[in-house]
Amino acid sequence: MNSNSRIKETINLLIIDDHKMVREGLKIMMASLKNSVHFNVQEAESGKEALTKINRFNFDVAIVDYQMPGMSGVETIQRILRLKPHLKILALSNYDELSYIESMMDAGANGFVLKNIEPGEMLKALRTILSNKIYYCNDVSIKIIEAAENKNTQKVQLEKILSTRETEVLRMIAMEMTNDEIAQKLFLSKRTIDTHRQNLINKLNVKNTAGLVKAAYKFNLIEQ
Amino acid sequence: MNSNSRIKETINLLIIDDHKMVREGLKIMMASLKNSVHFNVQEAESGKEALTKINRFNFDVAIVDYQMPGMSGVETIQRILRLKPHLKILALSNYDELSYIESMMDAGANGFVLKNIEPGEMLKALRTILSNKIYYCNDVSIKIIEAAENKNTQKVQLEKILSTRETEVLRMIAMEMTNDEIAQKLFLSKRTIDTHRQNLINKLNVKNTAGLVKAAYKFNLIEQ
DNA sequence: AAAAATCTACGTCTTTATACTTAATAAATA
DNA sequence: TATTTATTAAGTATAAAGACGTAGATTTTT
Repeated sequence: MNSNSRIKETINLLIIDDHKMVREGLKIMMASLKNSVHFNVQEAESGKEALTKINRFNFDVAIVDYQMPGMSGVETIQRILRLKPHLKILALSNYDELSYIESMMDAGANGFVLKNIEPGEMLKALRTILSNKIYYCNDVSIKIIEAAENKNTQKVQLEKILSTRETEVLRMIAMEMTNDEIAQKLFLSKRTIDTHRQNLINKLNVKNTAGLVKAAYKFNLIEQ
Repeated sequence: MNSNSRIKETINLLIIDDHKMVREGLKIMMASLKNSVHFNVQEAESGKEALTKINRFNFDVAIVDYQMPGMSGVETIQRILRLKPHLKILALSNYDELSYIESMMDAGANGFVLKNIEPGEMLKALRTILSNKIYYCNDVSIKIIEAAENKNTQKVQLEKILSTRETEVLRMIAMEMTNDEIAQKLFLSKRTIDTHRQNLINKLNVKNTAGLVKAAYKFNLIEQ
């Protein structure tokens, strides 16, 4: 049914947004694409109404707004997917807030676009998620990449916590070296490395080697 | 000088591409944006010519093609930045190959766009990188996100290597627990955990606890 | 110049981890 | 059914790590 409708380029779509203006805008957008695809559009102004319609009709995609009174976008997605696990979901939002993106995608959305989206991109987004891929509009994907990169930029703080030598020793511990091996490599006494290791455990507030290695990851002393 | 020209919305641009057609296309694109920005455009058909022009004139941005005979796009970027470390660089390519993206960005590019870019997005890209941010066109950023997600999908292999119990113990080791603590939590003998730990070291081909924790990361048993 | 931090190192003791072997029982697989 | 794998457990050692404290020499900061 789903695949048939896609071959005929018919998309059964449910728009879920509490603002009538947004729903109307989206319907006009879909109508403007009628040369490429035929849309069967229905709308719901709340998560509750959406669930009723989803029980009654067969949709290919649901466009779900993030901000809704009552049942939130996140909860709406979760409950939709409990009813129809294979229904594709495109999250819609005014803002490219990372927390919005993460919560909607974690809830099970297949894509996330902003409301300033153009018709051509909307079509691309819908086709992408219908072919089992993820779609983000550009501002959103740049936000995600930035966030991923920032995660790896907290190593600056490392230098405030650990001394150069301690950092060096920590890196070698994470390379599976024993204190003896580290001492030999650095031409130092094994007891010196003992001390460094102890200080590392205290400074980083961990319990043992496992904690040290996790800290080494956090501070990006280990690649990958 | 750079900032002045930006306030006046004048962008001094160098286009580096071996194909005359591409250079002409870009110049037409810049001309079409003359209502928004005034461009001073120069062009170079090789990395060598680019370096000469960069030595002679002051540019704000260089658009650098990936595929060029002789000096490659990557090498061109590296040598440009050795001369002018603060010059912004927009990488240009026909394909959104991850290896292309990575090599150009590693070389020092501030953004990466495909040749099918529209004038409006080109302006956005240039303004973004001129304000010290990174810009990727959408296909490119989706590629990057996909690659990052695939990195975290190799955990399937874990189940082929380790048993359920071993996986459980490994996770607890990575949580900084000792064998004694693990044993108590699982209502098992400490000697059983000793054995599991030894088997983990052998199966995962690591040397000690540090290696086990790294393996736990590789298999995504640890969040972050 | 004085104070603080870093790097070095040792003593002593306890706890944990690592190495290698054996082995019973249950469960899964061939 | 026979064989392999998983899970459990112990014996016996040695190696390594972890927890205290102390302390001189050097470097950095105030």
